[in-house]
Amino acid sequence: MHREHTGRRRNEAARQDILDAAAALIADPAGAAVTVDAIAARAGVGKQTIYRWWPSKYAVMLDALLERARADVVETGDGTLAGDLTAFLVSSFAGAERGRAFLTTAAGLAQSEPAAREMLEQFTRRRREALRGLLERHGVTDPGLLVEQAYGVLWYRLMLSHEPLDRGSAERLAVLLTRQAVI
Amino acid sequence: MHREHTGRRRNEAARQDILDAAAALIADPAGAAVTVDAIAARAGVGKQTIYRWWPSKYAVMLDALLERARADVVETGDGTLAGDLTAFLVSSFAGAERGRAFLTTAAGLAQSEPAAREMLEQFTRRRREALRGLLERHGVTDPGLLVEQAYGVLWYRLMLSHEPLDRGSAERLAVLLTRQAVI
Amino acid sequence: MHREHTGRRRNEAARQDILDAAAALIADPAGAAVTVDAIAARAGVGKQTIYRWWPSKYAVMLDALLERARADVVETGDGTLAGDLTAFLVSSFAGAERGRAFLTTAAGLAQSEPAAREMLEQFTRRRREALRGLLERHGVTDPGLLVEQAYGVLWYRLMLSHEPLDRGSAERLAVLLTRQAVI
Amino acid sequence: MHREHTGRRRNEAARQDILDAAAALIADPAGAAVTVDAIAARAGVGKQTIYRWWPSKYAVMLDALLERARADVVETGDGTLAGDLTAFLVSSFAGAERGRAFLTTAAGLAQSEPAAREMLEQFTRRRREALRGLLERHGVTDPGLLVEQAYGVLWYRLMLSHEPLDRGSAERLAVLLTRQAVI
DNA sequence: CAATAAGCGAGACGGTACGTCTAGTCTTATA
DNA sequence: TATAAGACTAGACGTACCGTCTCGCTTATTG
Repeated sequence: MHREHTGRRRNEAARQDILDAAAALIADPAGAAVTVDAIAARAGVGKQTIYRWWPSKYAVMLDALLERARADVVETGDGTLAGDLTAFLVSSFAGAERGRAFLTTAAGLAQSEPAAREMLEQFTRRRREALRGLLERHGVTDPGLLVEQAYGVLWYRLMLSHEPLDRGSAERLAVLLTRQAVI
Repeated sequence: MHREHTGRRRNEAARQDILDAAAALIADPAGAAVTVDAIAARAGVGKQTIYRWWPSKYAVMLDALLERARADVVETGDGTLAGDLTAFLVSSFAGAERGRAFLTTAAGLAQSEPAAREMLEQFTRRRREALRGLLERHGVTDPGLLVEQAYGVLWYRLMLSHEPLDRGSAERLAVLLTRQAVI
Repeated sequence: MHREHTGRRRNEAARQDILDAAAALIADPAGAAVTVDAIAARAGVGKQTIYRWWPSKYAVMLDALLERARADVVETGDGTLAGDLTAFLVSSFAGAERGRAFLTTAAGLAQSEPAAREMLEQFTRRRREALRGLLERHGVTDPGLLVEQAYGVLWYRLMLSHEPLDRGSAERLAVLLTRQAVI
Repeated sequence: MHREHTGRRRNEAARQDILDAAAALIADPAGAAVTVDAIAARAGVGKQTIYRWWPSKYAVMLDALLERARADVVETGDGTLAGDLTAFLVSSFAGAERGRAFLTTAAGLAQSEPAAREMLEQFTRRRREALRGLLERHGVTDPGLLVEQAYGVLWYRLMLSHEPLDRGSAERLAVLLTRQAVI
């Protein structure tokens, strides 16, 4: 690993290396411990460089986490409620499945770290609003609980039952929610 | 603090003291650190007595947590699907709201601690089976996703949106899920 | 391992098993830790049976140690000073070499345990007196330092230089001490 | 207690503070337990700093011990064998008498702790070599057993007979050993 | 012969220390 | 002046061991 020094300006490459290292450790299938020393070593960076720019280990982890989860998943279907909802859920489930390690780690942190909680709340609120917008465009009245049902299943599987977020489940859920919706 | 020795049998009083101490520290408003030494000291117990019966600090915490949440919530309603489901959800929401701090702490732990994960999974599985049993008794076919939606909303509010688990929401959710049900 | 109960009288077989187990652990070439649990397990005895009869682990060890080292080593030679001294030292060296593990353990304990110190002092005093008697029988005047030189070499090799206590050294030492002796 | 940080180089002041703290605890007349936590606390040091540089508690204790006994005792006499040997032994006996508590503690440890044994062996070997050098400079052939007798008497009195290491004994021992010597 | 007394094997317990691990701070030397 | 390196303080973790305690059993002794 080689990286040019940048003298007295913040070294952007080092910042990226740190986030990459943190992300790699979080997603490590062997379950490597996410320690500051490990992040620093993997990034080829001194610990001080981490603490110069982030206030704590959790801040680094969250930063890495959110960077990964930012990819927006909204897809559109055939223009019917059932079709659009199915497309949305299928793509959401697939994205969550891909980012499983990141999302569960972030949500775990958020239960004890106020900073993490706030960032995650903002992240999930944006997602809820996307789904709520979709439902309202189709004329669904009072879509609040419906949104919670959809994301509830998604997160419940991520964090508690650890069941897979497969395409079939997304499609069946879309059917049920469509049946329930009042237009 | 005095406690009778029980010789070569496990000392049930010590077990209870340990769980009480752990719960007290977790719920401590002053934010005392939940350390094994602190639990042992508060329970008047040697550390080894903790590690003899639990594999890690997190196992103790979860055990304490779940004991608090164990108050079983299965209430029955008027014998109709809508009535029984409403009664179940209202009581579940109320219980979860009361044990909010415990449940979120437990679920947070479970995201990083395998031991905690396993115990929580067992806990939630029992709850799911209770609800699934209720639905099956009313002839609902394929109740899996209904169960996940119910608990999904509950945990989503606990951990991510932090909205209250009030009676009104439980009642409205029961109505919606009844509408989804295929008999 | 089976051993008859003896009812309300002390079980002599258990006492012996305990001392044997302690001795075996002390002499273990693999360097097994001499713990009370290990002694009890190896003797097939409850820990309480040990503590009923000895006040501490060190008391047990010392008891086992002294039992082993009691074999008296005084041999006689051809009746000349040189011959008798040689015989005495050769047999002393051989005995110390055989009981090396016991003697060093006992002397190590004695540096910190007053009880061990006292017992060892008594043990070594008897040995010194045996050698002093031999020398006096041969008309050596003022044999005090000579005795210390002989046992000094023996214990120095046991505890500090860890050199072997071989027959050749004993013989050469006897020659030197004879040369030095004033009759 | 204040101590400058030294960045990425070993902090020599911390090393000295640790050895001082260990020595103080060993010599404590109140019989304070020599624990690593106590050493660390008294030295104002984290435990890790101790374990970074010494493999075990006993290594620290021995290091502290030997540092105290390192005052080199080689004195020269009048240039004759008898004179130089007398000077050497008198000064060695006096030093050993002063460091009695340290030396017996160290030797006691060394009987059960391999790390301690190794360091003490190195320490005593250096002493033996000093005396052997002195004897060889005076043309003594095969001085091995003479050296062992000298240090044998010294340690025997320290550890087993607990007799004083007075000047008179040193002088008489020098005479006897001179008488033994073959030139 | 029943009742009692004590020794025994087992093993949980309170306590204390060990040696390891990690977070976050600090200093040096380099670029 | 930012950085890599890595030593440092602080303190929790999980393990090992000591000496105490109780249980349930067995065998002698006593009444």
